Amino acid sequence: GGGGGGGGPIGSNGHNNNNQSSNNHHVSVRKKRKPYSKFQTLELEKEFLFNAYVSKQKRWELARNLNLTERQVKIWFQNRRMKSKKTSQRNSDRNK
Amino acid sequence: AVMILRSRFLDARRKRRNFSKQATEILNEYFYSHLSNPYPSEEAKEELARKCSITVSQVSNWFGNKRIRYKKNIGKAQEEANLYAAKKAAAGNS
DNA sequence: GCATGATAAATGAC
DNA sequence: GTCATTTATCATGC
Repeated sequence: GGGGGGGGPIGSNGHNNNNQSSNNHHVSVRKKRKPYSKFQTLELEKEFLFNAYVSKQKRWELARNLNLTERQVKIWFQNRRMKSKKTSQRNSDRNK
Repeated sequence: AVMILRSRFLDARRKRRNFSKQATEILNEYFYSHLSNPYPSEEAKEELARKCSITVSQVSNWFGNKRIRYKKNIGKAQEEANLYAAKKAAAGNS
């Protein structure tokens, strides 16, 4: 089962009472997604061919060699598995 | 070998085609009718997909794009698109 | 030239 | 771990 969203869900018509501007504790310094380079993506794809699931050791090596954090590598494999599943479902639906 | 080449070209399934005007109308009606909670359930998505002759994933994509792009336009012409709400009100009245 | 649908990073619920 | 999602970016349509 899946869960909710990541940032600010749309609740009642665009009125968000965030204490964000007046509260400087540790407001979510969320993201700014940046696309990975061709080299990074290619190396990750190469590893995904061997294993859809990467060990901690491998994850550390990839992170180091590709200048990514271990968290980024972990997330990449998660997203990649979801993509793989979606693709296989498409091929499955293609028989009519 | 062929599969690899094909998969790279099939990744250009970003070749999108606009939805029919009728489909967009149905999606917009649902969206503006549920502005307080524009998150259709899996069941609702399947029904919308069936009515619009698109896939469930396409419905999810549409709502994802719609939500964030609506949020970015609050105060602009997006308010004008609330004519869907007025349209609905007019439909339930006579 | 933006509008729009699909995808790629990143988060959070469970 | 999965998975719906947010957000930025991509690629196309017109």
